[in-house]
Amino acid sequence: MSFTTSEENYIKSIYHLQQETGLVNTNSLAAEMQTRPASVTDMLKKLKSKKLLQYEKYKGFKLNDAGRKTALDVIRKHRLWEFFLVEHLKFDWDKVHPIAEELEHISSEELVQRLDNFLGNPSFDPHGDPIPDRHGKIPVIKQQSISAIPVKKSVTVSSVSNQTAQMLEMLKHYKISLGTQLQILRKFEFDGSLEIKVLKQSPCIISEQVAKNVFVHYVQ
Amino acid sequence: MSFTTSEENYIKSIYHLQQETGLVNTNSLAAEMQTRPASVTDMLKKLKSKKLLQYEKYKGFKLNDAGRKTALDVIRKHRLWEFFLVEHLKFDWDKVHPIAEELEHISSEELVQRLDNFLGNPSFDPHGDPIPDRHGKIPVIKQQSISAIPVKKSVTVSSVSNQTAQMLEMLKHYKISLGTQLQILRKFEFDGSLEIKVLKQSPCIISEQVAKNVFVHYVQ
DNA sequence: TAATATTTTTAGATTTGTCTAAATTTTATT
DNA sequence: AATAAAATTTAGACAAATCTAAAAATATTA
Repeated sequence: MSFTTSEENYIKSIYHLQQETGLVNTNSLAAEMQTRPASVTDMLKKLKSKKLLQYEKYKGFKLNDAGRKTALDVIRKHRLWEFFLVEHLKFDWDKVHPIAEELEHISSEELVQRLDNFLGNPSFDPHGDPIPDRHGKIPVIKQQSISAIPVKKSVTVSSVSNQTAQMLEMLKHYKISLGTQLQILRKFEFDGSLEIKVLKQSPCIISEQVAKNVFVHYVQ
Repeated sequence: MSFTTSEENYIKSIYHLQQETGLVNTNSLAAEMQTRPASVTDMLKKLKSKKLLQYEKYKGFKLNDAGRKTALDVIRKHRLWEFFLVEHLKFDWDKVHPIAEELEHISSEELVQRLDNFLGNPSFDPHGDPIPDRHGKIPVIKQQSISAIPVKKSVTVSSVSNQTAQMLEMLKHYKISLGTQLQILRKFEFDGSLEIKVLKQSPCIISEQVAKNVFVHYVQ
């Protein structure tokens, strides 16, 4: 079974939304896809007829096993290409997303498998997001939001849950990227902001909002 | 100016056809694109309105400067990706064409430039075809069809002008690929076939039709 | 619970790229 | 030069993916 670029994009968005909410509704998918609710309804019918979706009119929807596998295939390709772009072509990690959005729709299975091997079968992409394997299995790592880490412990940044351009730009400013080591110097109760020390940088303050979206693990 | 995948494919085909015939006609483009003459006419109008084409109804057509530059951009991407697939992902050279057909439509300029640098700015793709540089300049190499080479001279295969799957499969059988060294042992006047000796292989006979499409240069 | 607001779907239109069948133009042939 | 053949274009249709506007269903609230 093969899918159009548009179908794959819908499937991927549904996957991400249902990770958070279980059932997905028309308006939120329309917002995510930057399209109109009527267009979403049209595509839902199509995806249902292709047996990728559990969908009852007016009742919300979610991917079934086949849909989830399809989503994970696309996500796998996206993250492998991001890895390639950053590690081999030396792109900044905050520039690769739109290019990977195109590359993820290239269809050759063999290409993906060879790319995976060429890259050394990485488990995480440059944003710290896990790369599903060819069977759709997702690696897990024990990680916590930086806001949950006690003062003085050294941690390594392992992922960022909000990946808007605005957020990535902000992190770039703070010189925080994947693999960056830092520790928390002080927590301000007033607004939840944190004073942190990024390795080789002067101390700085990040807002609670930023902190909540930066995930870390303890330094091994 | 940006183009759809379909537009780019038409432009590329027109480019290749006009290399041989100067002016291109509707039927031959339809044959090349595996589509109907009526569809070609529709697209010609579109390409003309986008100022990529010299085209008069019923009189044939060819690309103008802008069209040629667009074609060379797509060809450049195609050949760079083929180089990547063969040199880094270790694909057989006769398997990469359909994948490069997809990759050539990825739009990022920066991607192409970084890929070019990553690959070491190659001048020829794995089929021996020249890779245009970012300004559309095409490298040249002194090469001749193997049928024009005298007996006993050692030559290196530098390109193949007929790149159908059938031809590439045939060359694979003969263990002839880009860079292969060989010499002509004997020429049969009867049908123009050649007895050749491929380095490390036993002598074999290739038809005139094959010979005409294999281009070589003298060993340095 | 009845009225109102929100969400979702339907109906019908639009764009892109394709098609078939028919009409037109050009080319070849008698 | 007239006719036949071939090439090309036009006219009108269709599928995919989108849209707007209106209708229908569901949810909220007074």
